[in-house]
Amino acid sequence: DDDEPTIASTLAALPDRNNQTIGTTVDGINLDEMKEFAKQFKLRRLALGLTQTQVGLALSAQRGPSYSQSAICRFEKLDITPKSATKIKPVLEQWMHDAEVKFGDRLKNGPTNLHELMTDLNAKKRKRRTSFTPQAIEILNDAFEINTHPSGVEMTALSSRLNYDREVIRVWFCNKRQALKNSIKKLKGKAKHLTSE
Amino acid sequence: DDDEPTIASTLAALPDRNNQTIGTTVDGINLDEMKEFAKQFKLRRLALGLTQTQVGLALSAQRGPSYSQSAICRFEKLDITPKSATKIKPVLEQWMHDAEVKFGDRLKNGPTNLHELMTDLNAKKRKRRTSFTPQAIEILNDAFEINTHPSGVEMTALSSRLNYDREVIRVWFCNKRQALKNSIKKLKGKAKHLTSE
DNA sequence: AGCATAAATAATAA
DNA sequence: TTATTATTTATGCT
Repeated sequence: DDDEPTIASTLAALPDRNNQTIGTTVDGINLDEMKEFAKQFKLRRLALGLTQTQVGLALSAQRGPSYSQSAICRFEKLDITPKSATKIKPVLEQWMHDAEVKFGDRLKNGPTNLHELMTDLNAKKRKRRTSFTPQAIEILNDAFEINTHPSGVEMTALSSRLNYDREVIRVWFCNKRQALKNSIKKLKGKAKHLTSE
Repeated sequence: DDDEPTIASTLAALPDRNNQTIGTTVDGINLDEMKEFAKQFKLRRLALGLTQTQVGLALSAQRGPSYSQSAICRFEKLDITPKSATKIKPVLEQWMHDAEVKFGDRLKNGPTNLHELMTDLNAKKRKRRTSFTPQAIEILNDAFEINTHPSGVEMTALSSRLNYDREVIRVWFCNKRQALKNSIKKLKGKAKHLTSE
């Protein structure tokens, strides 16, 4: 049954507990305790310098149950049922413990030892920021005006015409849609402001 | 000179130190210590659930030096010169301390206090009005008579000679020029008035 | 050192 | 789970 309420929603629906962390229990599961664990898990993950994606990959690389980036995300936000959380928690707890024992020195020493963690995980460096030529920008803008969601084929065509990586083109459209959305939001904000005066 | 190497690049160029955190020093600045601070700063920021953007906004809303999201980003990555880092560090340190004292309970209680944080940390306090000694006024007036637009170097010299903040000196000149302009305008107004009658 | 925005990460939809 | 959007971080410019 997936219509059960999530931990987050259950806790949110509670009357104001005046910032107390008390033992809210559902089906014998202590939600406040789970919340605290989720928070600490995230902090420990960040202290190790790991992303949700990396933890997900690491989990799926070992035997036993594995979870995706999205699953980690939902766990950290407690956007899951108490039952589900109870199943996931020990897996994460064990994995985090092992990771800290092995790579805890990274806290002090930077990414030196990371090599061992997952050979390829740490290897990837951030892609260099692309700078588009004005001509390319113009063509991209024209294409965007015609269609904000070009198909794969169209993007491939643009990619080869402009001689940029296809992925770079894809991201350009993502960011462009974002920018458009933001500017619309800003305009609406202004309009509202004006009419309300 | 902005071609000086950054802390990150300096540390990276070092021969493998076998995971030791030793005191690498440049210009009397301990780079390893700075690295540790930057790492802890990030962790503390995340523990408070704040983004770089939020810290940047909070900083720019209080008096004293302020830094943008980009600056915070570069500091955390140590993508800055040792000298620059030394200037920024105390500002971040003080701010983080204040933030933790005030909003540390957020660590336990979730984002309840976020609004308070922004409101409170954003409350920019007005700088206390400076009062100049008669001696200082005299020296400033003399300088103004020679040059109404002193260069940066000259203002710095005045600042250290008179022992006032450089910014205070800069503002004094701004205000003085304004006063001069006003008095000229007033004189002209009178003159016009007289001739037209 | 800050703006604009590309790229990476987290969150949500499908 | 995978695909996409939303948010945050990082970086090329000046």
